Amino acid sequence: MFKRVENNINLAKNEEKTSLFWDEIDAFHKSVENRKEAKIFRFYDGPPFPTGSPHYGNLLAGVIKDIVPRYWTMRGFYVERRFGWDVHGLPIEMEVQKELGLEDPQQIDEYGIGKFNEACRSQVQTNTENWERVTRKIGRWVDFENDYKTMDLDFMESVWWVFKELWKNDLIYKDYKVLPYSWAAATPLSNFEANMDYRDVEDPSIFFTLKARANHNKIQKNDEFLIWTTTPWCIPGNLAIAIGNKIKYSRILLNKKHYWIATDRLSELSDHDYKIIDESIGSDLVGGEYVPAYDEFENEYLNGAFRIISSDDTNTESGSGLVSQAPAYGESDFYALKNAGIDVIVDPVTLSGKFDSSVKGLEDKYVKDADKMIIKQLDERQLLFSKTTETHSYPFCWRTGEPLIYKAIPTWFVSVEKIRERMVELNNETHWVPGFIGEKRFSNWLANARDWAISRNRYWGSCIPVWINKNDPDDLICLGSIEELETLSGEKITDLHKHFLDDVEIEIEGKTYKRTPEVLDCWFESGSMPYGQQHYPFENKELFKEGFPADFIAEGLDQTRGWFYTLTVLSVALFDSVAFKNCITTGMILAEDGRKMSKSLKNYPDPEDLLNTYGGDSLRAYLINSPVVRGEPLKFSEEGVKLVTRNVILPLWNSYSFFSNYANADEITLKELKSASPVNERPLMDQWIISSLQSLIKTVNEKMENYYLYEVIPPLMNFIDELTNWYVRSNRKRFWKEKGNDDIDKINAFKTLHEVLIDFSKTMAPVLPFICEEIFQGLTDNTDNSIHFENYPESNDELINKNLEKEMELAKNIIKSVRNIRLNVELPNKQPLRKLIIITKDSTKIEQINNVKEIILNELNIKKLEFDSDFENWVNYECKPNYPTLGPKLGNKITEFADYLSNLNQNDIENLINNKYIEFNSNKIDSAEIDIRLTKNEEKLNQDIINDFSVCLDTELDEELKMERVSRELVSIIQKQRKDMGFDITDRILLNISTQEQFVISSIDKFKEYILNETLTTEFSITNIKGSGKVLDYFLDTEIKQI
RNA sequence: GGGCCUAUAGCUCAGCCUGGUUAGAGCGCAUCCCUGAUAAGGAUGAGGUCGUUAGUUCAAAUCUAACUAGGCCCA
Repeated sequence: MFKRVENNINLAKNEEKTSLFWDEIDAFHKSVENRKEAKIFRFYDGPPFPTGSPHYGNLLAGVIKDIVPRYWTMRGFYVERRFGWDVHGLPIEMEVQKELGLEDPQQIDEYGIGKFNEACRSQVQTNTENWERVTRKIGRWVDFENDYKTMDLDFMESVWWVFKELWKNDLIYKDYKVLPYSWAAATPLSNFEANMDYRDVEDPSIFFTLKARANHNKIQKNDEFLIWTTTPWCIPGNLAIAIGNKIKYSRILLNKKHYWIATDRLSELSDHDYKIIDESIGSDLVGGEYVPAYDEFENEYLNGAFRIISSDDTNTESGSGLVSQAPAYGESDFYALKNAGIDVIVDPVTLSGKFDSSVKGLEDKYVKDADKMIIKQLDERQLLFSKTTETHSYPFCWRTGEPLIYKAIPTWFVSVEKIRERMVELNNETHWVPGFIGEKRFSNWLANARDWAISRNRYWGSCIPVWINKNDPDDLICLGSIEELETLSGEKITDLHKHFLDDVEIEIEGKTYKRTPEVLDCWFESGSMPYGQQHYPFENKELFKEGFPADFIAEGLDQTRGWFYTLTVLSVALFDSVAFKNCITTGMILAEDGRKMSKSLKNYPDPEDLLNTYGGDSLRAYLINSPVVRGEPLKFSEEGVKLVTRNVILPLWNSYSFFSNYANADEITLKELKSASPVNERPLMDQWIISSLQSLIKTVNEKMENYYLYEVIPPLMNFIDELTNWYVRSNRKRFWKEKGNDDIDKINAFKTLHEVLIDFSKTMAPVLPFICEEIFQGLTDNTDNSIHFENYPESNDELINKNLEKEMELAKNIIKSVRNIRLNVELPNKQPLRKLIIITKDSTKIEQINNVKEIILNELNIKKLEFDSDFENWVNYECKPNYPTLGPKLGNKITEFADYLSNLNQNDIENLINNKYIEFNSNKIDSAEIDIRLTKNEEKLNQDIINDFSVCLDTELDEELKMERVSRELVSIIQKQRKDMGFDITDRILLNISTQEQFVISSIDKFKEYILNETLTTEFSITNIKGSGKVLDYFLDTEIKQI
């Protein structure tokens, strides 16, 4: 016996029940372990930061990372799914800082790095709980116990190994990097942080001059270079002047002095009386030498400083076209000097933002306060040309509220530029979905990759495993394992976090080494995850090799510069290999209003609330059917989730509950279903739905194998529509039949629906894991076997009957068209009609239609079907060239030919059809290359054209038809009554009809058996009183009672 | 400033790769039908200068270029 289920379903509650069932039988682990001996399909989980609760973007990634592994598991692969956590880095540190009330690194130092880091560690644990709960609700199967965290000792040791491999390959170096720097917090900030607080401020805006040291091309000794700046405090760090190679410069005479300025910027001098003496292109100025404003670093002249260099960043939109270059305080300055081959940097500013003692008179001054002093000093040295102030937008430290400066910070780099060509090359081996992400976006990103700054001056992270000789900063030792450190330091190492390592010193040959203080960028760890999660190469060497590169990963578009990139850099550098073979990239999920989802705006529904209303399956289906799986943005809409529920989940459920209700009512058993006929002996409808399902399975496998998830839902929806609105609806009577009357037909119907529901559930199980499981459980008699242990269906070509699918399509078209005619002639489907005429000459079509004749007649409530081949009585022809095939052949003659065709008369066309060709400009044109269309030859309401044939409905009514109509109306109202009164579908009833209408009485007399059968009436009577209700134009009442 | 993506019905999107003369679907709206599986289902209708401009072509939503607007990422 089958479990009887309600048609009303509380999706979230049912899903929770299914989850409990999975817990009970340990379904997830078993589904994986069942395939232990099978071939490995390696999936890498991209590690999220466990801050707060997961948002829709995380859920989406989770859904995709569930669907694909479930699919490949069912396809017979061993698919390990370990959850990954990216637990290091700024987000966690910030959360903890906030909680502990620590504002900046100094306060962290005072609080104690050890205590701080331990606080970070426990914060991670708290946050992961939310994730587990929501992950369960979306039905993602992933291993939280055997997870990996980037703070695990094993993981961190592998990170060291990765670092050392790079080191050995000469891909690690140390250099300065100009970063946004908060002197108040004594820490560099990320660009992201620097963007958080821009304010409009008033700063000095000055023009100052630097004197030429010697003649150079058109430059004369003592000429003055006119330079504009809004940050005078950078002038002591000045080491060069940048010009634009292609910019034109003028040498002018003003107040008896000679100045250089960009010709386009002469407008700056409109208040002055000047004369242009000479002109030069920028490139000819390059190499010119000048006397610095401050002589403290004059020695650097010997190292190439105080020259004019060129920079692409120079423009003539403001200033003078000559730009002061202080490499310690500007990123573009830094690179401009590098490109000019000047490897010099001076930085008289301390980490607290004050000048050190190297610049006379500025000692201990905050840089911003020093501005005034510097302007005064320039004036004294006769280098100040003019001064005003200017309001502009300037970044501030979001925590301390003090202005940021840019400052060169010693930083560790990976030489990505050395391997970028190889990365681009290898990237072609990865299959990207959608393709443009990999072929365009990611490929471009790789081609323009810059060396990667991997160190952070922070606390909670993996440590850079480099120890520095206390007496010789160039003497470095890189370690790659705990063992190495233990051997060299003689200490037992149990943890690799900063607070455990900072005091661990190494002594070799009397030299003492101390660790460099920086930690690694947490992105470095994300890219190390293939090795870290396996503790490679310290353990699992074989396991790792079997599963590298990954078969599949999935993340959002933003990871092109994040995880996708870091994985690629490290795998190419270490193994000369891609890190993943298939990658699904998702777009951004926006709020319904098209803006970013924002907690403060509350412009999106809470994910957990939504899951509690519609369930995980609905959300899954909605997400993977959306543009987001094609890498485009999705405007998330709750209404959309509701629609998917309505169009996919509920109809599927209803088909199942239909089966379960009637199977129950009839006490059908699994054993009985075994007595069904072989498929090819079942009714056409059964063969057809099975064929459709097999075709669907074929399509879904193709799409899934290629990771085109977004092409799975549309054919699925189409099938659900065919199943519910076509197969079930038009076969209801077969399920409904009394036992003992054509039992095999009924068993066949049940068997077919049973088979289809099971196979369909298996097909959809990866996408809709909950509802498919429930249906599977309800339809089978096993107790501890999950649908997700099953093998995925593969299409059986023998069951696919394309002809039958075509015939059914034909039937559907005819039915649709005739229903439309009934609407026009106002004869509802309940009114039986004598005949339907099909007008066609095509013998194949006649045969096809004849095959599905019964279906058409039943569905349309028509007694018989006739064919008529006398076209002239019904239709006219119209001809047009078939453009796709004839266009290329006829070229520009096609317009002429179209004219020619439109002027043909009916006889000509008749001949064309019979001859199968036509002459045009001495060309023989095949009739297959001409589109012949039909039109009605007179306007008849009861006729319709369907492509190349026509249908006509006989609308004549006779007494008998009218009586039958009455009987149908009666059945309809009695059924409604049964339902309203809450009778069970199997309840037998007593029926009394009160009426004095003679026509009704005759109708009942004639169709009594039909009426009683349909309504399960076992006792029937007619009472001769006038009814108060009305059916059609007749007064009558029906009264029913349960027996 | 650069790279990539997007622009089609009131709304959400197919179609574009591979050009073909009637541009589709869902929601919403209007009218109607059906209902003993269905928080349903079905039918009909209104609703489009396919972002703009130019080009290629017998033929452009589709290919090319420029532009405009929006998004993501990077400077």
